[in-house]
Amino acid sequence: MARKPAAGTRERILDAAAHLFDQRGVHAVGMQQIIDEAGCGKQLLYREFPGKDQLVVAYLERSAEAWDRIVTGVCTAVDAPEDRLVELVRAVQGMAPNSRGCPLRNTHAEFPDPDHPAHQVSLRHFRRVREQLRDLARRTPAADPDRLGDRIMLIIDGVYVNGSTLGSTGAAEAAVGLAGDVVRAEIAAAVG
Amino acid sequence: MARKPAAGTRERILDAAAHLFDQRGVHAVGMQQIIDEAGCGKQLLYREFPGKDQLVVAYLERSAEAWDRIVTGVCTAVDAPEDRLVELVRAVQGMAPNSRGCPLRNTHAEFPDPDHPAHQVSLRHFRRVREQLRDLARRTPAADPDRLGDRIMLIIDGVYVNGSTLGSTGAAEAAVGLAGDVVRAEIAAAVG
DNA sequence: GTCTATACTTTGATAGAC
DNA sequence: GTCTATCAAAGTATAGAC
Repeated sequence: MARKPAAGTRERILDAAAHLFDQRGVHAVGMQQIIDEAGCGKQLLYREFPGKDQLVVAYLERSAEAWDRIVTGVCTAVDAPEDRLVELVRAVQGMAPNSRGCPLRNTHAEFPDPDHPAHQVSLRHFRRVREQLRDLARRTPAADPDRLGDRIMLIIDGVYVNGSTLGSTGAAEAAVGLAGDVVRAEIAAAVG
Repeated sequence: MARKPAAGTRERILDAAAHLFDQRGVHAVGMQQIIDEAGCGKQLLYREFPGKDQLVVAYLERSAEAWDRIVTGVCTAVDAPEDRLVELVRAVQGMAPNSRGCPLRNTHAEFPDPDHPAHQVSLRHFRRVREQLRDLARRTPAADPDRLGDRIMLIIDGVYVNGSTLGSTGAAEAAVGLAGDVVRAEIAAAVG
């Protein structure tokens, strides 16, 4: 375990792969293109990643980490749990229009085989996000926190999908308002 | 135009293709598998569909027609425009858990190249659905019908994506309630 | 010795011919 | 309905640069 050929090699390859995957999808990108983009040799790539599957899994895990960074960013910027949920929707609504959609969702659609590692990793991510959002909702005085968390997840998925395909319509902007309405309604249901 | 080898040939091939595409995704299904499933010769398939691209396009158009059938079904079953919107959400929420998600959305994710016909056909469908829902919303006394239509579309996409991956959670069921809340809120905004 | 660049092998899919 | 040409992509091995 003492040998590390070059410190940032793995990250550089992953950068190149992620860029291409985000842009054109996984199936459409060949290993050679990633090698060209990374400016490395074939040997090095296959030393870091035994196969394309492992590379895709690493890409998904990195995308999941990017999501976590958004969550922690929102949580440090905003204190009130009910505001955090709305801000998460706002964050996604801001990125969606210039993206091709959620990397995890897109890759999940590209690998429908339940036995494929990419399918499993993305599915695990979805479950984890659901728990994240439910946890956040539990810190609000909502009548049914789980339902609130799930509704926010539904809105986030809807905004991501819609924004990335239909672009920044007035509709996508209204999603933040929708999330606010949903949060208020759940809290009002607890009080009333 | 006089020769039609067998009346239902095209439909039978399309049935087989749609079944396999829905189940395993487009990329994962080879032409040979479709031929086997349809029980026809290769010649016949390539006479009806010059290539896989055309077959995929036909599959997408048929999926879009299936959506239209759902819309007209709801519209004949329910008269009030505001109820129609909610019932559409309920219809999707009912199909999502046992599906692999929206065929149009999945195929769209499988063909990120904007020049690919499959990409264009699915994108056109999304725009058309947006107009459908806005038209429906315009028949309600909503304050901002376009926004209402777009919000319903957002909920539909969210329910479809969530239900197909996470299964039938209490969350997916709550989507119908969410849609109802959204419709009522928009109408209340017009009155108030 | 470690990395790059290239040639080769194998696999699987489209598409056409018979 | 089988058989074949063609092509693209995943890996593997090998030759060569610093």
